[in-house]
Amino acid sequence: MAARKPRRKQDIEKRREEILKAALDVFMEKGYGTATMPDIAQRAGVAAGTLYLYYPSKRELFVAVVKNFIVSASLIDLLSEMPKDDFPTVLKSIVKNRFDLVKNPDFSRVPLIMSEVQRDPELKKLWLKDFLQPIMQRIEIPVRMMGATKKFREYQPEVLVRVIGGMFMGFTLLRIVEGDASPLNKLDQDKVADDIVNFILHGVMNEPKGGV
Amino acid sequence: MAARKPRRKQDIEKRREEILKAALDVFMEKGYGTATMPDIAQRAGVAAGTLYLYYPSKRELFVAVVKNFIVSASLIDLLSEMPKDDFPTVLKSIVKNRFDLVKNPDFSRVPLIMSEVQRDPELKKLWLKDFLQPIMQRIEIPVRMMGATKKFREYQPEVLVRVIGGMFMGFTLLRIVEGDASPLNKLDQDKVADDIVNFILHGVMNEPKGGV
Amino acid sequence: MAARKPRRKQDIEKRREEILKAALDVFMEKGYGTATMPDIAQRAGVAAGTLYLYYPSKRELFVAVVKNFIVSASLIDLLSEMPKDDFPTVLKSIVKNRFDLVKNPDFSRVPLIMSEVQRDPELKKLWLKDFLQPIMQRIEIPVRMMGATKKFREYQPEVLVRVIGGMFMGFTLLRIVEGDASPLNKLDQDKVADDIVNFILHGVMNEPKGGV
Amino acid sequence: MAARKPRRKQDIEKRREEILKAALDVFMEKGYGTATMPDIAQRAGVAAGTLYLYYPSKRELFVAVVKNFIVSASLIDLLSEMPKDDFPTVLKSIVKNRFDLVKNPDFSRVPLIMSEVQRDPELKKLWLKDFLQPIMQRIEIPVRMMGATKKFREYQPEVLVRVIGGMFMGFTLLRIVEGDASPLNKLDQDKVADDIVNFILHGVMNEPKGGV
DNA sequence: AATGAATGAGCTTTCATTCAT
DNA sequence: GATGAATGAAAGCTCATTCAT
Repeated sequence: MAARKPRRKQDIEKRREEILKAALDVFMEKGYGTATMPDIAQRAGVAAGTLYLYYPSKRELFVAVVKNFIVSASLIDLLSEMPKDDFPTVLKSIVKNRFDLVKNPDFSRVPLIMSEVQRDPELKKLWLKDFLQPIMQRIEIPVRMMGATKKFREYQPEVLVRVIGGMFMGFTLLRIVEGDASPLNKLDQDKVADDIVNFILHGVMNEPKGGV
Repeated sequence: MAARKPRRKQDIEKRREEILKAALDVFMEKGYGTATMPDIAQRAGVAAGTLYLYYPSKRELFVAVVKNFIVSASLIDLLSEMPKDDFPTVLKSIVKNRFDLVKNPDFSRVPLIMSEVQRDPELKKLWLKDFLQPIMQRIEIPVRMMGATKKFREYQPEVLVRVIGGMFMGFTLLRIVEGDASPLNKLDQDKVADDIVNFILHGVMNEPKGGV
Repeated sequence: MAARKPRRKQDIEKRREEILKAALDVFMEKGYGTATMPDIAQRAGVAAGTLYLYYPSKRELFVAVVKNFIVSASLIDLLSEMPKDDFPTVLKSIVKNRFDLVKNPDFSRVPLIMSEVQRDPELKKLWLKDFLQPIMQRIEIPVRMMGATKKFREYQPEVLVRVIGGMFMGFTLLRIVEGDASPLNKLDQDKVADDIVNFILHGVMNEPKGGV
Repeated sequence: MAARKPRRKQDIEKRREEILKAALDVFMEKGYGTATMPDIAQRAGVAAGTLYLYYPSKRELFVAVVKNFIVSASLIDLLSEMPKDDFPTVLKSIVKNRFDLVKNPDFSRVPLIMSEVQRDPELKKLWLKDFLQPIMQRIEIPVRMMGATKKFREYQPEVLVRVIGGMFMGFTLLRIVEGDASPLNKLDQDKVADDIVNFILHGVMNEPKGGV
């Protein structure tokens, strides 16, 4: 009812972030069209009118949310410190230690936000350029390095990047959608990771001793 | 004040379908919350009020759209005639001949509709049970058969199903999102398919033991 | 669903009455603005469109209902056979035998319909002229006859008519509104009638022995 | 898009009342079903949306109107200061000085609002309990006192209360309905009051000299 | 800067009315 | 004559946005 928290300059940025976070939550939860500014205001703990001091419209707020999501989503970091070890070791490390993407609050939001993004040409372009392509590029580095070695089969890098990237994406999507109903929940997660790693390394075929 | 298109009894079912189709289009295009009944009516070529002769509310119309999508999506058919050939041959056939999912108007809608579905508990359950699980089960059949043969590596079937299924899903999702910007468009599609098939069969590693 | 009851000329009048009766019911139950043509059609057992074969609009149907109510309401009959007995006897007879107005389905509807009537100048005039005034006039006859006799006190007939008429009206209204909650329900109805008659005849004062 | 009349905190209650008053007027004038929120808004001098800041729905607004009417209707006050004089004097005073109920804007609304109230079980109960019964009880006090005196005839109090109360109610109703057409308008209002008082005191019969 | 009452466009929904069957 | 699908104006209501406080 009364004015809350008069702020120093620094605090204003903080409030901007609170609003952004609240907006992300609400947009994810309800979808762009169903989310309301009062919803968001309440979640952010401010009055509805206050939102307009920070963002000129619902649309702009949404755009800001998506942009912020793109830059802040920690997905890229997941792949950031690709160590210098040999590929199987690195892969195992990634899958075992960081492939808890389902629990990563950012990642699990991707499918919810993505469909809204697809509907806005500007956001769609942004999403592709600043989110998807960076991830692809990050994957492309080791993939290309692999291509230079006899140890690995020869694939067109553009394809391999998308096959492996898509695999992670789709696998995670499935876990999200299946949720508690997923039979994966009952398995030893270490063995799940082993299977994933082995599939990437060797595929489904048992190589006959002594060559194809 | 005026009546325009009264119909014969037989046409009523047809009109119901027209509305359903128009609604699918609009819901996909704008999202549930942003789509409006006048939008849908116009697309269906009827008056707004007419929608309510067929579906009691916007919500119910959406539910009907999703249910209809689930049963009519031809995705399952993509895998229907799993021939009795050996697995690599079958796989190649599927990927080459039917893996045009991106162009399948149903499939390319999945990511758009899915996020809305996730927000409705009833639809979420339905989606899982009547859409996703049937697809998974279809994939599971050959996967389990493979598991019984020495020719294939041993994986936990639940994992393998989701890894391969997710791969297709994620790969397709990427193509949709990348759209015209995808570098895959410039490649020979046959070779793309070959790479996918080979990746599934053999993974990335070149088997060292005495052979190519 | 299919055409019902094709009719001979005579039956058409019957259907007109069915519709009128259904409309009366629904208008009373819901009020003019809240009642709907589909409501009425369903109650009458006909299709909505059929109503318009008999009455050109909802308004006209309502007017017809009110007019029909006015002429058919049996209220006037309650006072019809005013016998030639002396007044107290006649009054007792009326109150005891016919003052079950509460249970008279027409009378108990009066207050519900009256307010709607008040809102339509044409109906208001009609109601006054064809309903209320005839009742008043019927009461006025014995009242004026009384005025000619020494046995009765001298009142201005216009006043007396309205006092007695209003008394019946208001008393009945109260019974309707109080419904089951009325303490009158627990009393001997014969004694209730006696009290009413005595009140009309003698008022509340006990005449001092030996005259005024 | 524009804001017109923001208010100081103190004015908010005032506005609530303005809306309530406008709503009463419109509901009376048109009936619940026919009255519209835009109607009411216009009458109150606010935008339609503003109504919903004060009352969550048309129904709730109507309920508030009725409740407010019940508590604010000054009918009870009409009977409030029952002086200690003897009954005939008191009665004369009431009828002559305060029986201008027709011109009492509250009372003349009773019949219009009552029928709508009858259709809502909750309001019906409220109306009975908080409006009608208090009035009855107020009348019951002198009536019971009368019963204890030899000066008055013995009636069952429940009956007498309703006969007299109903008489006032019905008489007034008639005046409202007859409006300008009432012949009472041409009479000396003092003499009208005299007749009413005398009727209540002595009824229609001329008591024979020398007792009952 | 922050508030939240006010606005009114536009949404979902209803329903009086029409008319091809 | 009867039907009921179709219409579209208009209702109740929501909510993005504004602005006096």
